[in-house]
Amino acid sequence: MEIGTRYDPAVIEKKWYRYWEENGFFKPKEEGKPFVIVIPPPNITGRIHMGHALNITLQDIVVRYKRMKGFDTLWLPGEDHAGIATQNAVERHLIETRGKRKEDFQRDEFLQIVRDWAKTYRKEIATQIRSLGASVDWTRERFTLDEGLNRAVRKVFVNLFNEGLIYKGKYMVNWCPRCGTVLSDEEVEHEEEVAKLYYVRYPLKDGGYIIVATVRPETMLGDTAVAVNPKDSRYSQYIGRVAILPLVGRELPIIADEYVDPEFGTGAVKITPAHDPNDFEIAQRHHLEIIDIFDDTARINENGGKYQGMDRYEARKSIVEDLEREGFVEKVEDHQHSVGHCYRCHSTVEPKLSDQWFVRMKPLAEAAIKVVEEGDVQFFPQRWTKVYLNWMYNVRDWCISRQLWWGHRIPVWYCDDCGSIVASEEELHKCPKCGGEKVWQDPDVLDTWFSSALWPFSTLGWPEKTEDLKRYYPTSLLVTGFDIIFFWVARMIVMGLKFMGEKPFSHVYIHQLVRDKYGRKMSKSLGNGIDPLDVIEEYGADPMRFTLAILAAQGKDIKLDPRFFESHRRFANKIWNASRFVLMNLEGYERKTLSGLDLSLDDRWILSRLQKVIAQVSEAIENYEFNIAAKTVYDFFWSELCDWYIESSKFRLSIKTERQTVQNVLVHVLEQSLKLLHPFMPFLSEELWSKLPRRSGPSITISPWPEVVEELIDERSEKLFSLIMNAVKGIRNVRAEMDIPQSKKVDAYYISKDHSFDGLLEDYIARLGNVSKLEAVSEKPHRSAVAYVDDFLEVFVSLKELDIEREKARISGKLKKLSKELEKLERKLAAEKFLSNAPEEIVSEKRKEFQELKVRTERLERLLKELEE
RNA sequence: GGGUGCGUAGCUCAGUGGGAGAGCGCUUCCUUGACGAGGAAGAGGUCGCAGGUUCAAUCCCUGCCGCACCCA
Repeated sequence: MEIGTRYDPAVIEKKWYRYWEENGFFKPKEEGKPFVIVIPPPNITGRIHMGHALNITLQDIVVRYKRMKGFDTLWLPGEDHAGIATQNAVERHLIETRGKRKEDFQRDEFLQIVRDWAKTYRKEIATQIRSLGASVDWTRERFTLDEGLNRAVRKVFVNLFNEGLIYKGKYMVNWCPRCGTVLSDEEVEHEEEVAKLYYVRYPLKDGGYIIVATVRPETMLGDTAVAVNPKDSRYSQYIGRVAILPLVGRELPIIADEYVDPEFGTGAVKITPAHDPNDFEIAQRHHLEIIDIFDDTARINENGGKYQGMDRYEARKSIVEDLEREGFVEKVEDHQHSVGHCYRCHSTVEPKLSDQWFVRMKPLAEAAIKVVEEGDVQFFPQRWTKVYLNWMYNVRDWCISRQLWWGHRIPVWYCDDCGSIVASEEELHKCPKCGGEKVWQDPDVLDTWFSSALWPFSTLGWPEKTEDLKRYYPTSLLVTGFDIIFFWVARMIVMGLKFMGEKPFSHVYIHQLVRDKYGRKMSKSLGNGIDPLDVIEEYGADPMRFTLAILAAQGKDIKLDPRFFESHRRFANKIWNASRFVLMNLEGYERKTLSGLDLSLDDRWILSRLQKVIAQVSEAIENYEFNIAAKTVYDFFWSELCDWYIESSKFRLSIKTERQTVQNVLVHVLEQSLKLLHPFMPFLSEELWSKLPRRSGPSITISPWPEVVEELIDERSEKLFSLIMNAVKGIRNVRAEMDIPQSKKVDAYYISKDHSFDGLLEDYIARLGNVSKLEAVSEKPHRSAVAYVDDFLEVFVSLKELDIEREKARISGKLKKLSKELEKLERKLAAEKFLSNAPEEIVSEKRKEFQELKVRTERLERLLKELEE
């Protein structure tokens, strides 16, 4: 068998994905119990990032595990059209490449350009997902804007509209002046900013003035009142009087409203109903005039007089200058407050009064609350349940219209003849009410998340009654980040319950946020992102996946230090070379059943350990404890299989009578280990598995997951072998501290209390400790150093010339450590309270421990004393 | 203002009501035939601080300090 000494990911990762895909291994087998995941569709705006890599890796681990477990496994892939983000990206691209703006194109022309872009990027994203090794079924790939999904969107909209759960109305919304569209509340990110608080004098019509405090003096152009708190005695004589708006001259009533916080500023505030949500509400209560002073790009409009045409920041500067010049500014203070930003372009969001479409959420939320409260949908880790419920309890109506071109067009038509508004799944050319032909479709599109909310069933064919829908809905698991619990998870639950009558998934695993090694969010602006595609190129997809898995401790963010990739590339190399060792030693191999073999102690030990590892890894994956699963395989493979069993096997392979047994155990343990590794390192495990003799089936991907064989669990062998390992470590310690090279054979002696194990001890300790002759004695020979001591076994290494001082120092050092522990135990066992309160089990365990330590201490003390004589 | 999470070795991180762990880094040694991307042996921590609960606390509770995030 030709196999290189080094693991080279580039070579093996290329060939296997195609093999898997071409052979349809990722397609569900359509029999047995289904296990289904729909992928959180990545945006088509560019490359996948480390968050995607983590998200996809964790899903793939579960999916590959379930597939091997025999489930009818479907992992459905796709991409998201990402309305605002994609339109922004294409607009940017057009300006850079053609110097043209969106407005230079017809709507249809522009959409064609975006469709071409989407095609290219969908393909690119798919390639990137493949490079991660994701075992998704590409034959079922979907796009949030494809025809089938559009049908689903139209049907949902029309149904909700007809039920009165979707309505249109003029409300205060979040407007992004850069993107030129309204945003939902969730799409606004609040940040603390330090601003100026301006105290401005508003003269009173009948003399004197009132001082109002504001952080946005430019909005005064739209002021229509001044308000104070009715309980604020300072201002009671002002209520009902009239103020004159500086620079403008408009008369403003002074009103009283509970909303006004007497503690803020002077206790008197200006009211700008068109540009502040609270002011809008006050205006409703007091029937105030509403004056909009901004256009859609947040420039002052015709209502702003001489300031018309200025953007909001220029206007602020100019108005403050004018106010100061005319003596209206009382003072200016620093003031910290929260400012909303667009989650796509980060511009400051402008509160704006606008006619938009909304989903009435309250009635829809009821079922979505119940299903989580009752545990029908479960969050992992559990604490996210509270986050979800909190949001759902206080849910507000969802603004779903967007002033964009790229997206699902709102399926609503307006009739100019009779004025009716009709929602329809089909294109309308005539008014269904009056038959008039002057009908036109709403120009806006829907929030991208509206179509995403339907993803778990629209991808399976809904509203058609497909076989897939019948078989694979509801899905089993959703894996995603906490940042889209509100955007996506919550809305999927709402829509799934509403239109399928059933939850969209049973489990929601909320994974970590990937941060840089300093704990900062990875972002383009910080330039601290680690590109998963670069990592794959440098280290391989398998080591990257393994790294992400082993760091994915539940409930903690991942601080990613690239050194981890290096560590796990080494692990991959270790796996490679261990397999290489096995494959190089297969001459004369014949497959036998384990029960037909004459197993030795090390065989029984590794097989017993393997059973426990199988159980632990399986359980950890079932519980989404990816870090525990990965760590368990890692430790078993490296510290037990490689460090001990393979080392132990080397000698035995040369013994004719043992060779077959060892070969069979090696092949068995390796094969099982590769299977345990497969969900984490699919490429490497497939490559090595394919080289193993007499493997069953065409691919590890569809091979059965290891099952625990109870009969192979052997506590006694585990205990005995661990004694041997400790004795060998003792011998190695003597070597190291007495400057005896590892390669040099030494003589050694032992004293054992139970001679029935003598043969085993002699064999294993001699071989693993590189001892030429291990001889049973009844007393410590002169000129020997103590390697291991307990109440069952003592081991000594023979030294031609014993450096007495050095040996004394060694023993003293060990005694020092022992005495610390011994003291602790002694104190514990002397405490009456401990003896009477602690469980019996613990007490006897401590007693035993104490005895053991005591024996070792006394023995070492005696040995030390002998040296001194 | 309300809420959540985190402070463990020099660094990056696991973990647990009863013996403090890993990787990297560091020290010493080893080119023995799977692997020097390796092997062996070591050094290194008052588990943020202060109380409380408990026979027993790094772990549970309270407060404080520091960091991060979410919501209003």
